[in-house]
Amino acid sequence: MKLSTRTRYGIRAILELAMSGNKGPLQLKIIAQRQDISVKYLEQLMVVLKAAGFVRSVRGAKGGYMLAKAPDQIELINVLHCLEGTVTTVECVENKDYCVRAADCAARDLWVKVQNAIEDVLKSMTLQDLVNGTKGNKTLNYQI
Amino acid sequence: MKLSTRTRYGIRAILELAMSGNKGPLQLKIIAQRQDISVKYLEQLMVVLKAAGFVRSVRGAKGGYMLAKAPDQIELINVLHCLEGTVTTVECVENKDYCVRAADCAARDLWVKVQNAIEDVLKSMTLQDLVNGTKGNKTLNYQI
DNA sequence: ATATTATTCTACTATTTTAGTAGGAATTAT
DNA sequence: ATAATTCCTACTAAAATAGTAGAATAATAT
Repeated sequence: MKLSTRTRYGIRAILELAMSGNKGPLQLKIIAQRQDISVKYLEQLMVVLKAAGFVRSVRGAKGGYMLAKAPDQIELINVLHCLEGTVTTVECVENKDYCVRAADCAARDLWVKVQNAIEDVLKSMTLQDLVNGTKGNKTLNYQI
Repeated sequence: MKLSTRTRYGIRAILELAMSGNKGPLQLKIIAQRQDISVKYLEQLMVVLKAAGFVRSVRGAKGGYMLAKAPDQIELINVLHCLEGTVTTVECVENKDYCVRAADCAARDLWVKVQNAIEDVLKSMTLQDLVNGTKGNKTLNYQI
Protein backbone atom coordinates (compact mmCIF):
# COMPACT_ATOMS: atom_id res chain seq x y z
CA MET A 1 0.00 0.00 0.00
CA LYS A 2 2.32 2.64 -1.26
CA LEU A 3 1.59 6.20 -2.24
CA SER A 4 2.29 6.96 -5.86
CA THR A 5 5.19 9.17 -6.84
CA ARG A 6 2.56 11.55 -8.18
CA THR A 7 1.43 12.19 -4.65
CA ARG A 8 4.86 12.22 -3.11
CA TYR A 9 6.34 14.52 -5.72
CA GLY A 10 3.24 16.69 -5.75
CA ILE A 11 3.34 17.27 -2.02
CA ARG A 12 7.03 18.00 -2.09
CA ALA A 13 6.54 20.46 -4.93
CA ILE A 14 3.76 22.35 -3.22
CA LEU A 15 5.85 22.39 -0.07
CA GLU A 16 8.69 24.00 -1.98
CA LEU A 17 6.29 26.70 -3.07
CA ALA A 18 5.10 27.22 0.47
CA MET A 19 8.63 27.45 1.81
CA SER A 20 9.87 29.73 -0.92
CA GLY A 21 7.74 32.54 0.48
CA ASN A 22 6.23 35.10 -1.85
CA LYS A 23 9.33 36.14 -3.66
CA GLY A 24 7.61 35.84 -7.00
CA PRO A 25 7.05 32.72 -9.07
CA LEU A 26 9.28 29.71 -8.60
CA GLN A 27 10.32 27.82 -11.72
CA LEU A 28 9.70 24.12 -12.12
CA LYS A 29 13.33 23.80 -13.06
CA ILE A 30 14.28 24.91 -9.55
CA ILE A 31 11.78 22.69 -7.80
CA ALA A 32 12.78 19.73 -9.90
CA GLN A 33 16.41 20.32 -9.10
CA ARG A 34 15.92 20.75 -5.36
CA GLN A 35 13.63 17.75 -5.10
CA ASP A 36 15.35 15.58 -7.67
CA ILE A 37 12.31 15.12 -9.86
CA SER A 38 12.09 15.09 -13.65
CA VAL A 39 10.94 18.51 -14.87
CA LYS A 40 8.75 16.96 -17.51
CA TYR A 41 7.02 14.73 -15.04
CA LEU A 42 6.59 17.57 -12.58
CA GLU A 43 4.91 19.66 -15.27
CA GLN A 44 2.09 17.16 -15.42
CA LEU A 45 1.57 17.16 -11.70
CA MET A 46 1.48 20.94 -11.56
CA VAL A 47 -1.25 21.03 -14.18
CA VAL A 48 -3.37 18.95 -11.83
CA LEU A 49 -2.58 21.09 -8.80
CA LYS A 50 -3.35 24.19 -10.81
CA ALA A 51 -6.67 22.87 -12.09
CA ALA A 52 -7.64 22.14 -8.50
CA GLY A 53 -6.84 25.70 -7.50
CA PHE A 54 -3.92 25.10 -5.16
CA VAL A 55 -1.34 26.86 -7.27
CA ARG A 56 -1.25 29.43 -10.04
CA SER A 57 1.30 30.07 -12.71
CA VAL A 58 2.96 32.80 -14.69
CA ARG A 59 4.02 31.91 -18.18
CA GLY A 60 7.05 33.08 -20.10
CA ALA A 61 10.47 34.21 -18.97
CA LYS A 62 10.76 34.78 -15.21
CA GLY A 63 7.53 32.90 -14.90
CA GLY A 64 6.86 29.93 -12.68
CA TYR A 65 4.50 28.73 -10.02
CA MET A 66 3.22 30.07 -6.73
CA LEU A 67 0.58 29.09 -4.24
CA ALA A 68 -2.91 30.30 -5.10
CA LYS A 69 -3.95 30.53 -1.43
CA ALA A 70 -2.27 31.04 1.90
CA PRO A 71 -0.81 27.75 3.18
CA ASP A 72 -3.19 27.61 6.12
CA GLN A 73 -6.06 27.60 3.65
CA ILE A 74 -4.75 24.53 1.85
CA GLU A 75 -6.05 21.41 3.54
CA LEU A 76 -3.92 18.36 2.95
CA ILE A 77 -6.91 16.08 2.54
CA ASN A 78 -7.86 18.06 -0.54
CA VAL A 79 -4.38 18.01 -1.99
CA LEU A 80 -4.23 14.28 -1.52
CA HIS A 81 -7.56 13.74 -3.18
CA CYS A 82 -6.37 15.84 -6.07
CA LEU A 83 -3.12 13.96 -6.57
CA GLU A 84 -3.95 10.44 -5.51
CA GLY A 85 -7.51 10.30 -6.70
CA THR A 86 -9.32 8.65 -3.85
CA VAL A 87 -7.38 8.12 -0.67
CA THR A 88 -9.45 5.03 -0.26
CA THR A 89 -8.35 1.62 0.81
CA VAL A 90 -10.86 -0.39 -1.21
CA GLU A 91 -13.54 0.55 -3.68
CA CYS A 92 -16.49 -0.56 -1.56
CA VAL A 93 -15.70 1.88 1.24
CA GLU A 94 -16.89 4.81 -0.83
CA ASN A 95 -19.18 2.92 -3.12
CA LYS A 96 -21.36 0.42 -1.32
CA ASP A 97 -22.92 -0.78 -4.55
CA TYR A 98 -19.55 -2.02 -5.70
CA CYS A 99 -20.05 -5.31 -3.88
CA VAL A 100 -23.22 -7.14 -2.95
CA ARG A 101 -21.71 -8.20 0.38
CA ALA A 102 -20.94 -4.65 1.49
CA ALA A 103 -23.88 -4.33 3.88
CA ASP A 104 -22.70 -7.13 6.14
CA CYS A 105 -19.00 -7.41 5.39
CA ALA A 106 -16.65 -7.58 8.34
CA ALA A 107 -13.72 -6.91 6.04
CA ARG A 108 -15.32 -3.71 4.81
CA ASP A 109 -15.83 -2.58 8.39
CA LEU A 110 -12.09 -2.82 8.84
CA TRP A 111 -11.26 -0.85 5.72
CA VAL A 112 -13.71 1.84 6.75
CA LYS A 113 -11.93 2.17 10.09
CA VAL A 114 -8.54 2.36 8.42
CA GLN A 115 -9.69 4.89 5.87
CA ASN A 116 -11.28 7.08 8.52
CA ALA A 117 -8.05 7.05 10.48
CA ILE A 118 -6.13 8.23 7.43
CA GLU A 119 -8.63 10.91 6.57
CA ASP A 120 -8.79 12.20 10.12
CA VAL A 121 -5.08 12.92 10.03
CA LEU A 122 -5.27 14.63 6.66
CA LYS A 123 -8.38 16.62 7.51
CA SER A 124 -6.72 18.01 10.60
CA MET A 125 -3.73 19.42 8.76
CA THR A 126 -2.98 22.24 6.36
CA LEU A 127 0.07 22.97 4.30
CA GLN A 128 1.02 25.54 6.95
CA ASP A 129 1.17 22.82 9.58
CA LEU A 130 3.66 20.94 7.45
CA VAL A 131 5.83 24.00 7.06
CA ASN A 132 5.74 24.70 10.79
CA GLY A 133 6.64 21.13 11.48
CA THR A 134 9.97 21.12 9.70
CA LYS A 135 12.79 20.49 12.11
CA GLY A 136 14.62 23.69 11.25
CA ASN A 137 11.44 25.57 12.10
CA LYS A 138 11.75 27.55 8.94
CA THR A 139 9.72 30.72 8.97
CA LEU A 140 7.31 31.30 6.19
CA ASN A 141 6.19 34.80 5.38
CA TYR A 142 3.57 34.08 2.85
CA GLN A 143 1.12 36.72 1.82
CA ILE A 144 -1.61 36.21 -0.66
CA MET B 1 -3.70 4.24 -2.49
CA LYS B 2 -5.58 1.01 -2.86
CA LEU B 3 -5.08 -2.23 -1.06
CA SER B 4 -4.14 -5.11 -3.31
CA THR B 5 -6.59 -7.91 -3.98
CA ARG B 6 -4.10 -10.14 -2.22
CA THR B 7 -4.85 -8.36 1.02
CA ARG B 8 -8.55 -8.01 0.44
CA TYR B 9 -9.03 -11.62 -0.56
CA GLY B 10 -6.70 -12.84 2.14
CA ILE B 11 -8.59 -11.06 4.88
CA ARG B 12 -11.90 -12.29 3.57
CA ALA B 13 -10.60 -15.83 3.40
CA ILE B 14 -9.28 -15.84 6.94
CA LEU B 15 -12.57 -14.31 8.05
CA GLU B 16 -14.44 -17.20 6.45
CA LEU B 17 -12.30 -19.58 8.45
CA ALA B 18 -12.99 -17.67 11.64
CA MET B 19 -16.70 -17.62 11.01
CA SER B 20 -16.92 -21.26 10.05
CA GLY B 21 -16.16 -22.24 13.63
CA ASN B 22 -14.23 -25.40 14.32
CA LYS B 23 -16.30 -27.80 12.31
CA GLY B 24 -13.21 -29.29 10.76
CA PRO B 25 -11.25 -28.00 7.79
CA LEU B 26 -12.87 -25.73 5.25
CA GLN B 27 -12.03 -26.28 1.60
CA LEU B 28 -10.68 -23.52 -0.59
CA LYS B 29 -13.37 -24.41 -3.08
CA ILE B 30 -15.99 -23.33 -0.54
CA ILE B 31 -14.22 -20.13 0.43
CA ALA B 32 -13.62 -19.24 -3.18
CA GLN B 33 -17.25 -19.81 -4.01
CA ARG B 34 -18.61 -17.84 -1.06
CA GLN B 35 -16.24 -14.97 -1.63
CA ASP B 36 -16.18 -15.08 -5.41
CA ILE B 37 -12.44 -15.53 -5.70
CA SER B 38 -10.50 -17.74 -8.11
CA VAL B 39 -9.54 -20.96 -6.32
CA LYS B 40 -6.15 -21.00 -7.98
CA TYR B 41 -5.39 -17.47 -6.88
CA LEU B 42 -6.62 -18.15 -3.37
CA GLU B 43 -4.28 -21.14 -3.12
CA GLN B 44 -1.33 -18.83 -3.40
CA LEU B 45 -2.59 -16.52 -0.71
CA MET B 46 -3.21 -19.37 1.68
CA VAL B 47 0.33 -20.58 1.28
CA VAL B 48 1.47 -17.21 2.55
CA LEU B 49 -0.96 -17.19 5.45
CA LYS B 50 0.11 -20.68 6.34
CA ALA B 51 3.80 -19.89 6.25
CA ALA B 52 3.13 -17.02 8.62
CA GLY B 53 1.37 -19.33 11.04
CA PHE B 54 -2.15 -17.92 10.85
CA VAL B 55 -3.74 -21.00 9.32
CA ARG B 56 -2.99 -24.66 9.01
CA SER B 57 -4.09 -27.19 6.46
CA VAL B 58 -5.11 -30.79 6.04
CA ARG B 59 -4.36 -32.38 2.70
CA GLY B 60 -6.38 -34.88 0.81
CA ALA B 61 -10.06 -35.71 0.82
CA LYS B 62 -12.07 -33.91 3.50
CA GLY B 63 -9.05 -31.70 3.91
CA GLY B 64 -8.95 -27.96 3.83
CA TYR B 65 -7.89 -25.04 5.94
CA MET B 66 -8.51 -23.92 9.48
CA LEU B 67 -7.17 -21.23 11.77
CA ALA B 68 -3.96 -22.13 13.54
CA LYS B 69 -4.79 -19.95 16.56
CA ALA B 70 -7.87 -18.61 18.26
CA PRO B 71 -9.17 -15.50 16.46
CA ASP B 72 -8.41 -13.26 19.41
CA GLN B 73 -4.78 -14.25 19.11
CA ILE B 74 -4.56 -13.13 15.50
CA GLU B 75 -3.68 -9.46 15.32
CA LEU B 76 -4.74 -7.78 12.14
CA ILE B 77 -1.56 -5.75 11.90
CA ASN B 78 0.35 -8.98 11.51
CA VAL B 79 -2.01 -10.38 8.92
CA LEU B 80 -1.71 -7.20 6.91
CA HIS B 81 2.06 -7.23 7.06
CA CYS B 82 1.96 -10.80 5.87
CA LEU B 83 -0.31 -10.14 2.91
CA GLU B 84 0.52 -6.61 1.89
CA GLY B 85 4.21 -6.62 2.67
CA THR B 86 4.76 -3.32 4.37
CA VAL B 87 1.69 -1.32 5.24
CA THR B 88 3.80 1.72 4.63
CA THR B 89 2.92 4.86 2.80
CA VAL B 90 6.36 5.65 1.45
CA GLU B 91 9.68 3.89 1.61
CA CYS B 92 11.46 6.53 3.70
CA VAL B 93 9.08 6.14 6.63
CA GLU B 94 10.59 2.81 7.58
CA ASN B 95 13.96 3.31 5.99
CA LYS B 96 15.43 6.73 6.70
CA ASP B 97 18.47 6.01 4.59
CA TYR B 98 16.28 5.73 1.53
CA CYS B 99 16.40 9.48 0.98
CA VAL B 100 19.04 12.01 1.96
CA ARG B 101 16.35 14.55 2.82
CA ALA B 102 14.58 12.31 5.32
CA ALA B 103 15.99 13.97 8.42
CA ASP B 104 14.39 17.32 7.67
CA CYS B 105 11.56 16.47 5.29
CA ALA B 106 8.18 17.96 6.06
CA ALA B 107 6.57 15.57 3.61
CA ARG B 108 8.00 12.59 5.45
CA ASP B 109 6.61 13.93 8.72
CA LEU B 110 3.18 13.76 7.14
CA TRP B 111 3.58 10.21 5.88
CA VAL B 112 4.80 9.12 9.30
CA LYS B 113 1.65 10.54 10.85
CA VAL B 114 -0.57 8.83 8.32
CA GLN B 115 1.19 5.52 8.68
CA ASN B 116 0.99 5.64 12.47
CA ALA B 117 -2.74 6.29 12.23
CA ILE B 118 -3.18 3.23 10.04
CA GLU B 119 -1.06 1.03 12.24
CA ASP B 120 -2.79 2.16 15.42
CA VAL B 121 -6.09 0.92 14.06
CA LEU B 122 -4.65 -2.39 12.96
CA LYS B 123 -2.67 -2.94 16.16
CA SER B 124 -5.79 -2.45 18.23
CA MET B 125 -7.78 -5.17 16.48
CA THR B 126 -7.79 -8.93 16.27
CA LEU B 127 -9.63 -11.24 13.94
CA GLN B 128 -12.10 -11.82 16.77
CA ASP B 129 -13.00 -8.13 16.79
CA LEU B 130 -13.86 -8.34 13.14
CA VAL B 131 -16.09 -11.33 13.70
CA ASN B 132 -17.85 -9.63 16.61
CA GLY B 133 -18.35 -6.56 14.53
CA THR B 134 -20.41 -8.14 11.80
CA LYS B 135 -23.88 -6.67 11.69
CA GLY B 136 -25.64 -9.97 12.22
CA ASN B 137 -23.55 -10.38 15.37
CA LYS B 138 -22.70 -13.90 14.37
CA THR B 139 -21.51 -16.02 17.24
CA LEU B 140 -18.24 -17.78 16.90
CA ASN B 141 -17.51 -20.84 18.96
CA TYR B 142 -13.97 -21.37 18.08
CA GLN B 143 -11.78 -23.67 20.09
CA ILE B 144 -8.18 -24.34 19.37
C1' DA C 1 -5.51 -51.33 -4.45
C1' DT C 2 -7.89 -47.74 -6.71
C1' DA C 3 -10.36 -43.64 -7.36
C1' DT C 4 -11.36 -39.31 -5.56
C1' DT C 5 -10.58 -35.18 -3.26
C1' DA C 6 -7.84 -31.64 -1.90
C1' DT C 7 -3.52 -29.15 -0.98
C1' DT C 8 1.22 -28.02 -2.86
C1' DC C 9 4.56 -26.44 -6.06
C1' DT C 10 6.46 -24.18 -10.10
C1' DA C 11 6.07 -21.62 -13.92
C1' DC C 12 3.97 -18.85 -17.21
C1' DT C 13 0.99 -14.88 -19.04
C1' DA C 14 -2.17 -11.13 -19.57
C1' DT C 15 -3.66 -6.78 -17.88
C1' DT C 16 -3.27 -2.60 -15.66
C1' DT C 17 -0.95 0.99 -13.49
C1' DT C 18 2.85 3.83 -12.85
C1' DA C 19 6.46 6.57 -14.16
C1' DG C 20 8.61 8.83 -17.35
C1' DT C 21 10.01 10.77 -22.17
C1' DA C 22 9.42 13.62 -26.38
C1' DG C 23 8.44 17.44 -29.06
C1' DG C 24 6.46 21.37 -30.06
C1' DA C 25 3.03 25.45 -29.22
C1' DA C 26 1.93 29.49 -26.60
C1' DT C 27 3.33 33.26 -23.75
C1' DT C 28 6.18 36.75 -21.58
C1' DA C 29 10.43 39.47 -20.17
C1' DT C 30 14.43 41.50 -21.82
C1' DA D 1 14.12 39.02 -32.08
C1' DT D 2 15.62 35.86 -28.49
C1' DA D 3 15.51 33.30 -24.53
C1' DA D 4 12.94 31.41 -20.88
C1' DT D 5 9.15 29.32 -19.27
C1' DT D 6 4.56 27.13 -18.94
C1' DC D 7 1.19 24.40 -21.60
C1' DC D 8 -0.52 20.56 -24.32
C1' DT D 9 -0.76 16.03 -26.49
C1' DA D 10 0.93 11.79 -27.33
C1' DC D 11 3.84 8.02 -26.84
C1' DT D 12 6.63 4.35 -24.30
C1' DA D 13 9.10 1.60 -20.91
C1' DA D 14 8.99 -0.70 -16.68
C1' DA D 15 6.95 -2.65 -12.85
C1' DA D 16 3.32 -4.53 -10.25
C1' DT D 17 -0.86 -6.99 -10.08
C1' DA D 18 -3.90 -10.51 -10.90
C1' DG D 19 -4.59 -14.46 -12.60
C1' DT D 20 -4.01 -19.22 -15.28
C1' DA D 21 -2.09 -23.94 -16.07
C1' DG D 22 -0.67 -28.32 -15.03
C1' DA D 23 1.40 -31.74 -12.64
C1' DA D 24 2.93 -33.63 -7.94
C1' DT D 25 1.75 -35.04 -3.38
C1' DA D 26 -1.08 -36.66 0.40
C1' DA D 27 -5.16 -38.40 2.69
C1' DT D 28 -9.57 -40.59 2.58
C1' DA D 29 -13.31 -43.51 1.06
C1' DT D 30 -14.81 -47.48 -1.26
